[in-house]
Amino acid sequence: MEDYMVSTIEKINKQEFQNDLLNWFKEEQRDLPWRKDQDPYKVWVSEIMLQQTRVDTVIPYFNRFIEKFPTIEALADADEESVLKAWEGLGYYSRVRNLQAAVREVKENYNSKVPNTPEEIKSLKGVGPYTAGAILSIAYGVPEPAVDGNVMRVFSRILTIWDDIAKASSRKVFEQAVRELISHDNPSFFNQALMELGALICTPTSPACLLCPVREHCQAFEEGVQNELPVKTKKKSMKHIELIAAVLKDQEGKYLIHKRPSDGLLANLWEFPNVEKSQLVKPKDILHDFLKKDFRVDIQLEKESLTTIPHVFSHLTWNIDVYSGEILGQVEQKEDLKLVTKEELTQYAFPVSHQKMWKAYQEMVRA
DNA sequence: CATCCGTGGGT
DNA sequence: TACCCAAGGAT
Repeated sequence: MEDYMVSTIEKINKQEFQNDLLNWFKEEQRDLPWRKDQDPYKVWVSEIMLQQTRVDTVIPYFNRFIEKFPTIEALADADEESVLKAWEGLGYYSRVRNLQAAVREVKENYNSKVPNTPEEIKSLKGVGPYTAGAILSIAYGVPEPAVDGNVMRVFSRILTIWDDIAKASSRKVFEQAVRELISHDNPSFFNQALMELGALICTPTSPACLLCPVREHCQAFEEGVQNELPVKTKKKSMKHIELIAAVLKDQEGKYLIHKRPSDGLLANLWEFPNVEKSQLVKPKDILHDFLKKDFRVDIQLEKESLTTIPHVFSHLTWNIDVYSGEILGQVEQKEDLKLVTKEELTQYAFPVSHQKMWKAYQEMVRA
């Protein structure tokens, strides 16, 4: 632990801090679907969904997911296709592929019981230090830290910790602080309360210090520096990619879709055929050659693109010029290349960018 | 350790 | 508008 922190953490009256935090949480905690019981599987699913994702976004996904896959066994036995479909639109799709792989391991090697030791649970795919601590504390009452962005923000203020929370190495500083202050009577509520406080009171901008249950323990408030914390360095700017895509229909009215590779961006999701734009070659010629060379498909495109779809990811942006066209002759379908009806399209998981494309295409057709 | 990996909402 | 952000993990 950093030397300067030793002095700040000693200022905390541990018992009073725990009482103030826990009493506030018992009164003010939100009524969330994953708080109805402590089923380790449901806690697990909720924690994976909540990674980098807002509570309001997760709620409907969680309810649908648990209804469709209510148990470890149900998720382990499901087709990956249907699991990805249930995650469609939630983002960070490797989360759900790792979740299903981990659930299958729990079914095979742990008799379908989520393990309850740090070593075992951290060995599961997609379960890192935060999620391990969250499941252990919330589902099993084990006093392990669950340090997420909320906890780092809250503790950086309470203890005036000036480490850069954008650096991976900072997490252990906060874990150590949590280990010293966590309630051993109720680790579950302690960890959840820290996150709830970060979400409702100790917010990134304009924290509601006058409503804060632990204001009297907060050294940043005492010094008037709560708006200077946490320290977080900025990330670098994004990359821009220009794409050309085509919604292609065959003589039977079926649409051509392609399954993306099993790694990288939007892995294993379906898409309309698309290729990166070039400065040298005309868009329609690129598309025509791409469909022929990669998929052995002959096409006839409409003259002009229907629209351009802008789509912003966390680390890059796409601008997709969308064309429509017809397929000439036959298509050799494969695992990753299919012709499907408009109705069948709804069974496949698409990234939001391609959902936008499809919507724009349909509006053009209707007009 | 830095980068990759989605999306929608807030300011 | 252009950022910033949200219950992170894998590589």
